[in-house]
Amino acid sequence: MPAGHTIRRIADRHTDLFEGQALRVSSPQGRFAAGASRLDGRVLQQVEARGKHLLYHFEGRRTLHVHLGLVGRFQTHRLPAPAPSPATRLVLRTDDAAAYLTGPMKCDLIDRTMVERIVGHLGPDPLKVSRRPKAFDDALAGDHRPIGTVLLDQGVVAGIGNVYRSEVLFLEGIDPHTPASDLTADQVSAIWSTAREELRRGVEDGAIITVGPREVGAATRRELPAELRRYAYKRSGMPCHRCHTQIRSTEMAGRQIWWCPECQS
DNA sequence: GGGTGATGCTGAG
DNA sequence: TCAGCCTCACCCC
Repeated sequence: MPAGHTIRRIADRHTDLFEGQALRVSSPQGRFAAGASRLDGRVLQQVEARGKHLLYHFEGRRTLHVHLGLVGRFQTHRLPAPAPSPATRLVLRTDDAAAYLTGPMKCDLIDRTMVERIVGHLGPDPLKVSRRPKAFDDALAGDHRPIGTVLLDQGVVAGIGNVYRSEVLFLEGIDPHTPASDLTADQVSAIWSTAREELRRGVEDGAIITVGPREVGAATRRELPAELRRYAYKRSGMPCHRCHTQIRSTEMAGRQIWWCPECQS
């Protein structure tokens, strides 16, 4: 679920439904009961997506920090909504809408210092910053780790997940084993702009569809069946959409990565 | 219907 | 280093 595009979609939806309103906040599960009672009745001033983090800034300098982790999920409903399950960590509610949060890795009330610490540990977010920051170029130039590892480091670039790292490197024809510091200026620039473009498209589609539809004989991205939506991710042993070489996979940064040894060499 | 791994990451040990 | 979050999609029976 949660690469940067998912987080941005949630932030946009919650901005529409909740921003500027006093919210009823509760925790049916109980694990966020103390935090919920401190937010209950306060006006939500701003919802912010930063990489894979959600920040809900309430009046009184109180911020709710949510990170979905692997299994976390936000369900948002116009009222009437079904009752939240007893496992629901957090409920945000107005007279018109409700959002239910289950299974998050993080759901905490934090202060300004903590907000700055979280944001300070994140690299630039391609969905937030249009021009490629110098910090990104510098980080890659000084990093000898494989680019496949570096792209998952949220301190280098925020919001890219395991699907996007495989797909962006495929689209740019870059072998994931290449040390980041060996990339040319053009390759660094292309990685940023492709990551930004694909993340933006992910926000639009609500799904990660990187394959150009005409390349595989479809008219629109939405028409593509699941197995044709990506070039490399989870396609181990299957033929590359472009050159028919078998897609390979290996572990990198503790997780599987997929690439085409012919197109990315 | 049951088992399992994953679009992540933290914090206990 | 690894359990944990406790959901969902996919596979196998």
